[in-house]
Amino acid sequence: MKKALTERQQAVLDFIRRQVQQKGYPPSIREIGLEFGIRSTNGVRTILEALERKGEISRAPRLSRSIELVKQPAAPVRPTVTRIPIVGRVAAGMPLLAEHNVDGTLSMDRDLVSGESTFALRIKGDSMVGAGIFDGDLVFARPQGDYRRGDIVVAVIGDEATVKYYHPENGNIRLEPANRFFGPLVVDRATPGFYLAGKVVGVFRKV
Amino acid sequence: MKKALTERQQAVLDFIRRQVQQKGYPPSIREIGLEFGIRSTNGVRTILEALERKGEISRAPRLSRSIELVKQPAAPVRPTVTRIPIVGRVAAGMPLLAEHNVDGTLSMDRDLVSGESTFALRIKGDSMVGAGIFDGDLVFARPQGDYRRGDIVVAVIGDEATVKYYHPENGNIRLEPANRFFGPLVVDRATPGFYLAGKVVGVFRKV
DNA sequence: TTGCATTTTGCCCCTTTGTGCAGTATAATA
DNA sequence: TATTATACTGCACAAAGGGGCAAAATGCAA
Repeated sequence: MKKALTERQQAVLDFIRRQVQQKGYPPSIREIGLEFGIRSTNGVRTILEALERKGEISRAPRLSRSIELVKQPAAPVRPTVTRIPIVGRVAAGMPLLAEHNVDGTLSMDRDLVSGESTFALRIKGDSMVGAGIFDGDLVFARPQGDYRRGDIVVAVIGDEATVKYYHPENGNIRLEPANRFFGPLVVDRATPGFYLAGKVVGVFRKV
Repeated sequence: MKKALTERQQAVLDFIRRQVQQKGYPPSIREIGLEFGIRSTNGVRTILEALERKGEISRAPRLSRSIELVKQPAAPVRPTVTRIPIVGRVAAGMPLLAEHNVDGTLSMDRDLVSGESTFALRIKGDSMVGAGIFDGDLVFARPQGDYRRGDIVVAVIGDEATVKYYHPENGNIRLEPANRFFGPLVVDRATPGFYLAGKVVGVFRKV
């Protein structure tokens, strides 16, 4: 599908690109002619028509300077990175990711934390050291449709966010720490102000 | 120096920006008029003159569509991200970061792994679980001038890279695991093919 | 050689577009 | 109150710019 351009056509295309880049608007037919020493507007027009045929540009008839570059020079490579909000405090009753709660954002490689609504949370305390999650670590979590027994989850109770193992048991939820010095926390599923904010999908620690 | 724009001026400026973005060329005076329901070209002209006076645009007299946006809309924010090479295999005798050894790159936020020559390494084995570094984790390490007792380091011995605690002891180096089921590894500093590749500065784990 | 695409000249026409001039209205400011 | 910046209407004009037609030179492939 990609028809080869003649030298002339390529040169003209390059010139148009440069002009758009530099000035912010495309050259007129006569300006192109001037640049290349083409005395007739029709000389330029045949070239532009060829470029249009070959899909390099598109033009609006009778409109001055209406050359559009179809193939952009450097397609801004789609970022391999997502911005992830860091949840700071947790205001009771407000959605976790309300602007009020967000402490900043972080860029993370999509290969490490895939998914859209991932957020980050800084760990306070040692209750999960057994799972390799230490005080001060940054955990990445993502809201889930269903949580499974044994998942490490971010649970919000009032204005407190806590990271624990998830163990549902008839109506209640047991939040189990990974540290034998801590005891489990059992919460009624219907406790006002309680909800599961996400499943932990990653941990980062500065050493 | 930054003169405030009126609502009207701001709207026109936004429209011009949008047009340039979408079509690749600025609108003509009459097109602007059409967009805003201004029947007279002079209505638009006064606005453009104001914008030019306030330094938002610049125009070439008598040239059609010659509006240049002086202040570019979104200065491409300097990236908050570094590319970090992931060291795969370790070829004995070759520099760790030789292309041959590199398995790909990863984008990481500078806030998490500062510094230039940081590299990443995937952990094999459980010898450092006590330090919260598990099999399959990604560790980030940075070459250091001096290593200190107790640092977690990446040591290369021949074609083997290993992550351990660093304990220098009279001429030798003791590489201490963080797992009581493993024993320490004592290496003569001068062993051929042995060197310290870096100090671990971060750990990432997919959960 | 013939045929075809490309590139170019030259001329003319007409639309698009920027500009000039004369005025009106409004709000903010001195 | 007078002044100034802003935001228009309406009209006319000339330059800029796009398009059409006829014709020719060049290079390449069949």
